Amino acid sequence: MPELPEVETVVQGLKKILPHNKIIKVVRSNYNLRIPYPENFPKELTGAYILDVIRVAKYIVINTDLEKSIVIHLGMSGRLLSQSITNLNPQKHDHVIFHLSNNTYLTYNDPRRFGLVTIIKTTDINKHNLFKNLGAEPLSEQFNIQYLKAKIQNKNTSAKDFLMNSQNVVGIGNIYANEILYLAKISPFKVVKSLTLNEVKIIITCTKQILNNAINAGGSSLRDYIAPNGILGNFQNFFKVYSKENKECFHCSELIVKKNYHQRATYFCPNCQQN
DNA sequence: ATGATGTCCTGGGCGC
DNA sequence: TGCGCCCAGGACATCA
Repeated sequence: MPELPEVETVVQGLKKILPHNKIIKVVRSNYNLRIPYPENFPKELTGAYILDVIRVAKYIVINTDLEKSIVIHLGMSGRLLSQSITNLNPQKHDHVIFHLSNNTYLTYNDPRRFGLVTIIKTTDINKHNLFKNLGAEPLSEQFNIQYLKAKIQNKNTSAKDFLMNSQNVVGIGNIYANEILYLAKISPFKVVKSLTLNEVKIIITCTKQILNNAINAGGSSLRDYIAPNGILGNFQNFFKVYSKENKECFHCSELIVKKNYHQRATYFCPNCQQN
């Protein structure tokens, strides 16, 4: 369940190992991921020289000199693993294997196949269907009071659904939506059009704080996440509310409640987050 | 148009 | 020990 901090951690790892490599060969399995592979995939990547790796929302974007970008989304259970050729250890659910000029393989493995690997012309990325409706990057200057005030105007959606909708703000999934609203002491069910200006400010502050803390902890390694170097993040040790059903709230000692809300586990303190 | 619900998928954990 | 059930959730399709 990689969210922004996990994807950012993966990208930081990939930045150290991918640039300045040539793609020698790419092979893929016969299973489609969330979207079908492009027609000439993976052949059209052969010979491409990797320029850099960036994160856009929860997407990993690998830019090459062919003006084509490899776009990877980890979905729920996607992992990227870098291995030397001599230590190659094929696994079930390996779907795409990039053979690089420094004699390493980068393997995309994804048991649930909710992720995707595709190619988009670099200059067209922002126009592409996957990207064109994305909201603000939460750690950017764009994610500010004016932006949020405009977004929540007349919106009847709940605070939690709002944060998890990538058209409003990208990169936040179920875990961090729970954590952000707990830190903000705002009910996950509060209708966003009724948020006060002060609450909007608090949401911005708490969002940035939670995500930055998670990045600094190397991303959460809950279940499916693993960094390219195999080192696990440990942010899940710092969850204050997610998966803490019936544990005492850190602020007031009330017991944390778990509720299924829109088919997602929602954790909150009924005392601190009752507004 | 908006907001709610359904769908895809597999592995792990649990109860019996 | 093993079977079957259920849960996890990102993003899009589809429903009311």
